[in-house]
Amino acid sequence: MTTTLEHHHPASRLRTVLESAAAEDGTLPPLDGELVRAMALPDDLPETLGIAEVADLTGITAHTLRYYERIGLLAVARDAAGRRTYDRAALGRVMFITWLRLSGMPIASVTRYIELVQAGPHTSDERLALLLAHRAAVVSHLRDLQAALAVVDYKIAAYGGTCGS
Amino acid sequence: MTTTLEHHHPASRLRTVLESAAAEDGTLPPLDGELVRAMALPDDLPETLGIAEVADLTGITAHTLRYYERIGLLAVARDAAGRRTYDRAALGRVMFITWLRLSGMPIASVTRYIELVQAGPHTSDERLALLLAHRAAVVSHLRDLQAALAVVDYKIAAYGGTCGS
DNA sequence: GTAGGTCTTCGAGCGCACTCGAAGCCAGGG
DNA sequence: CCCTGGCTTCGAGTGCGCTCGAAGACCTAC
Repeated sequence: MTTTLEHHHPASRLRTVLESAAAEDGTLPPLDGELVRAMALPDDLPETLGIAEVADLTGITAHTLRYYERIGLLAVARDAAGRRTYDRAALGRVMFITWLRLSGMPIASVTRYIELVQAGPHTSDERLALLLAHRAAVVSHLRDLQAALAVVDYKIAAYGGTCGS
Repeated sequence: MTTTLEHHHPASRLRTVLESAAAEDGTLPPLDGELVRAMALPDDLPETLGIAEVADLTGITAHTLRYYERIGLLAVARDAAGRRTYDRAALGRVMFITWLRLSGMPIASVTRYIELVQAGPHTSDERLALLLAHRAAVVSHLRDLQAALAVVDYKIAAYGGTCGS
């Protein structure tokens, strides 16, 4: 019990590729690596981007991007004037973080993961374990949602009949 | 997932939903144990239950049940001593609320729905609209989750290779 | 009669994830 | 030269959904 649908908006940008590949009924075809790579990045990006551009691309507000950086979730380079400059790798990190957040991973866990990446390749076991554990949580959540959706559908179908609750 | 809605009362439907959902994948973290209890109602229920029994059956804590009542989400009868007594209908309401919450509906919307039910049958149009809107939100959330899962899976599969983020 | 457990109310506190606002710096245009 | 507009920092505020604790009522067992 703790699912909020309210911040969908970050997903919207990232999801455009998926939507173009989605079937009419809203079901999503199973994603393979190619599709994931396809939604990764447009090719005509400048070398570095400002915070507003990243915000625009990812759907994460500039405020939130700064917040992420403040809590140590994200390191970003600066230009001579002290402004944040996101290169391609940084943008990729933002997008990956967004996916993790979107899949319901708590910020603390995302931070942990990022720390492990920073720490070097010898942490790959723990990283993988973290991802696998999270995967199980996501699958479980998916299952809950599908069940709940079935209940809602049942209720919808029951309209016209009596509906005590 | 959606099909053949029998004209039985919700509890039996919930059980079948659980079974079909549980058959899909083996893993279930602790939160899902509570979910299971929420769905699998024993048939030999007493006429009325105390708050602890409802908490036990639904996985909602007594504290939260009282909270729900405080905010007007749930009306519950009392016995002579002032204790809450949940009859079968009340239990059904608790379970339905649980499903709505689980599907990510904000408490405010659940409250609105319950108010509409209370208001009488002439509100069924608005109720249905609310449910349909919520259904769309759930489907959208499901799609996000599936996409995010694919990204995570992609990352998992990429382990052993280089993983920049 | 008293100890223990379960219930009651009420209000306050917490954790998470933002979200906002104020005050100031800095580059470019008119 | 100054104005505008976007960036910076920092701290504080917001909203949601619980979650907890204190103080007291009441039933049951011993």
